[in-house]
Amino acid sequence: MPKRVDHAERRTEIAEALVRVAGRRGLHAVGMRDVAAEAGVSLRLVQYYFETKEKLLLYGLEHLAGKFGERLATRVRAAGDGPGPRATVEALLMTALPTDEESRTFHHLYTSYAVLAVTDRTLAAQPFIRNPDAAEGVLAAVLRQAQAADLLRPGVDAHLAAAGLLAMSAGLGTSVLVGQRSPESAAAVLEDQLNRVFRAADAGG
Amino acid sequence: MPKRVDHAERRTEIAEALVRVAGRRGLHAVGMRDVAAEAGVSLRLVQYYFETKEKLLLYGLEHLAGKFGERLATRVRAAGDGPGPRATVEALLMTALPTDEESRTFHHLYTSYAVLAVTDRTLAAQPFIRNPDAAEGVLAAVLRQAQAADLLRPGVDAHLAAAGLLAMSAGLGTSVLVGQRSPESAAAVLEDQLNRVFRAADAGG
DNA sequence: ACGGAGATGATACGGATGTACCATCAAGGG
DNA sequence: CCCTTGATGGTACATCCGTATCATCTCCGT
Repeated sequence: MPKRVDHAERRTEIAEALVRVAGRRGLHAVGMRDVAAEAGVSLRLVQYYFETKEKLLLYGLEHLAGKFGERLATRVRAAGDGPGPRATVEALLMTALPTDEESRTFHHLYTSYAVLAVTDRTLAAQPFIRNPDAAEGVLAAVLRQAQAADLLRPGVDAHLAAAGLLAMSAGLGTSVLVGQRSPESAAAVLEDQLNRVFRAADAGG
Repeated sequence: MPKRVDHAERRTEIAEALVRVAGRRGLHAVGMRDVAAEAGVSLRLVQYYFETKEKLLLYGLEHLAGKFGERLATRVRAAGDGPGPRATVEALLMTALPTDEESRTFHHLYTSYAVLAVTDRTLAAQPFIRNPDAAEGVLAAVLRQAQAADLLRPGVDAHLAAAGLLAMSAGLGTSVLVGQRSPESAAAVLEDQLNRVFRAADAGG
């Protein structure tokens, strides 16, 4: 047998090249040749590891979602050791905002994929349903927990509030992405919303 | 002179053809030939009235935003004659949800344009900034008015609340668009949020 | 009525794109 | 040792897209 190569690793490298170049020039403008150049391999190689462009895009989306999920989980875990549920929720929502370049790219590409998914049923079957639903479940659980600790304002429905927060965060993210709103302003809107869901702080640091 | 044609009208027809076909197959998949076929004219004609594709897209965006603005204004005006500020706000936000085919198309294409605007500065200079800011202003004004009439919960910042509502509505719209959430569920989330902003109803019908 | 300008049609062109095909290289097992 | 098989490279091919070019038709002013 010849030189043995770790396919999974190679696919990851290429997928990350896709993400980089798509983040720079837009997903609509990226071709296999661009991905190959960005990854420093030949066009043939991209074909070799992903037979078709559709499969490349699919894998790229998966990879992107995975990376972001990790990032989010890390931040939430870090905040989880902290003051309380509100901090956790804040960490979750603020991380979802496109502040640095990495999260900007995520928002940009995720929105691009979402737009494609509207007309492409192969893409529509992908994690657009699963991931945000999972996030909503997690957030709702945290809110219910906070509710049990009497940290929420009366009459709050955890599930509805969670959905609302996530939707607001996503909407704000888009605004920030297109330059319509500053990250700080978006954070302020989110903060204001959290004040509508959580009781007024008393023992907070 | 030969047959004189109303250029503005013709441009509108072609722009609407663009919107239709892009709504069906996605903006990324639409070419000048598709627009021409949809409008029932020759490719040359599309070139004649819009010299370049970029100009066609620009005009299409303008037209789309204009149409939707009208639709929104109509619904809001209709609600304005009704019970009160909350009904107005509800009309505004519910209209922004992609319920029927027209608003679905609007959301789909507007998001597509937004994605393009991230990397295309010519597109970014377009009404992405102006329109939503205007909507935010209008909504904030209505909320301030409601606040003056003591219809809001205490401590509500009209401007922040307006921004939040709009962002939430946009986020929910995207969810509905990609099939992640039903229009009814989105409406419920919005309703819940309005209950957090407005006082509990008392004199409502 | 006729000339000219505006409106429209047909089609060519250069470039880019996704994919397919053919060749080559490298390593490990018989 | 060499032959198989996986990993590459190079490149051709068909297609599509936006744009440009050339030609034609139509109708109004004079």
